[in-house]
Amino acid sequence: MEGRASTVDVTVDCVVFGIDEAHLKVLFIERGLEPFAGAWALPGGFVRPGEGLEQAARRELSEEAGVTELFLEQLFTFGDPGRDPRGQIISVAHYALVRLSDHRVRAATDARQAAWFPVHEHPPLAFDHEEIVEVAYRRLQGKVRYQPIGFELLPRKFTLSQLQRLYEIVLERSLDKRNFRKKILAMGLLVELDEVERGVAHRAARLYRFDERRYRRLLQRGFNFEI
Amino acid sequence: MEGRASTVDVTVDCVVFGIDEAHLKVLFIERGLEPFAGAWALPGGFVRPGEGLEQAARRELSEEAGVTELFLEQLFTFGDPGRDPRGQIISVAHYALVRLSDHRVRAATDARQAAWFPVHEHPPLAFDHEEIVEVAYRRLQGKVRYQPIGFELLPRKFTLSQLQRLYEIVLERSLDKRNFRKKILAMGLLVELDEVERGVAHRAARLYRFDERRYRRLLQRGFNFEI
DNA sequence: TCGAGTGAGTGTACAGAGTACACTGTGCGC
DNA sequence: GCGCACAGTGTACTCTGTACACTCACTCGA
Repeated sequence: MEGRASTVDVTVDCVVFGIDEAHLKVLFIERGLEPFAGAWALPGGFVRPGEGLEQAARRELSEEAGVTELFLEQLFTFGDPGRDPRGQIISVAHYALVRLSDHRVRAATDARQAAWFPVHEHPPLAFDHEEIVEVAYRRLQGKVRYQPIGFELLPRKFTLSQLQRLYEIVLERSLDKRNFRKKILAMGLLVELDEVERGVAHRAARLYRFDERRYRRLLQRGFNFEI
Repeated sequence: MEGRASTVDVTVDCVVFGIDEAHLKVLFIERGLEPFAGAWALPGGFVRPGEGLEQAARRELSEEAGVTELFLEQLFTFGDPGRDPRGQIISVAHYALVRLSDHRVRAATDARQAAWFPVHEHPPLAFDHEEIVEVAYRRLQGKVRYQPIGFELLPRKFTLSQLQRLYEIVLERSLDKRNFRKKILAMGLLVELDEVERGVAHRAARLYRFDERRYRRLLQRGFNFEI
């Protein structure tokens, strides 16, 4: 009937997304230990006693890649028997979004390397991490369209072109410039700043920031974000 | 660094939804054992050695409530420390949809009672199951609008009014009859049967069934279901 | 300083989808 | 045969999505 079954262990793994001018990238760690020593894998590790799942994910990210204070959400729990050669180990996978510009990823303290790879061009991965990345990417593509999480990937001040490029890269299709601007500005969630971008070899574009406060107020009145 | 931490146990819990003429209902089990003996709780239990998560969820549903062959999907994993007085136990929650008409829920073999309660009027629940039901209900409300999962709650042959009532109950708002029919029929996913409902004291309504095959074909061509 | 290059910024016309709305028809039961 | 209850049906308007091209501002190099 109902007995304790302590043969299952619990890990968290994180799919951390970042974006540069041309690519959506994911953060991987080179494993130092068996199994899969030397292979690339998602940052993650075992949940510790007394620790919550999100807490464990944030700790692992901080320890292994030096990234803190980022958008992070639970993704899915992978528990197929056989997914880990060490035994029955389930992974509560999370996905996270960081501003590549802010977060210089440092090498992990224990000399394991951390590196960014384009989501479609990464080395073979340990465990079922390939599948986890797939699921995370589909979730991101779905969620970015009806929740304003894309801003988590951009610098706090950004141009409309950067924002458009973000959506084009994540959704993998091109968008019409005028329609995109019309729609995003009509939502009233962007604040036009008294500042323009710098260091570009052409007319400098206006900078904007996302109005978080306003978004939360609109949410309560039943507002629906949608790109 | 990376050591085994076998202090965490893993359970699965299921939020099973069913619908009758007027209410969306959830299936609960009266607990026979401590903790929370005598309280109502979601059907669920510990994952067994060698068992996958969905597999464990289906087994528990079959054992505790006699329901089999139903729509079932992973929902979220709850792992706050302290959510279970027995120690660190995470719950991989699932949600499921059944046709109340088909599934007579039998009492569980071990004499614990199983019963349906309206989603908004159930007794106090054990553990954090209140929160799990909340999350499941929000997921259902979101998902029912852009995936044809509502049909899992209806008999295989149904009238358009039944279908409309389903959406009205789940979404908690009324829909316009003509617009609803126009939209749902325009999708071309319903097959009109040569049959009408029986035993009603008024003109009998036409019966339809959902065309699963057709839906899958349309999906591949980029079709988007939406109510 | 002037010309070339690069991306910023802007409006309109059309098509399609969503929405609001009310009456007649049919079958049953009394 | 009459009343009740729900089945079934179409149109007009509004709003949203989409397609589409040129001028302007700024920098850099010759």
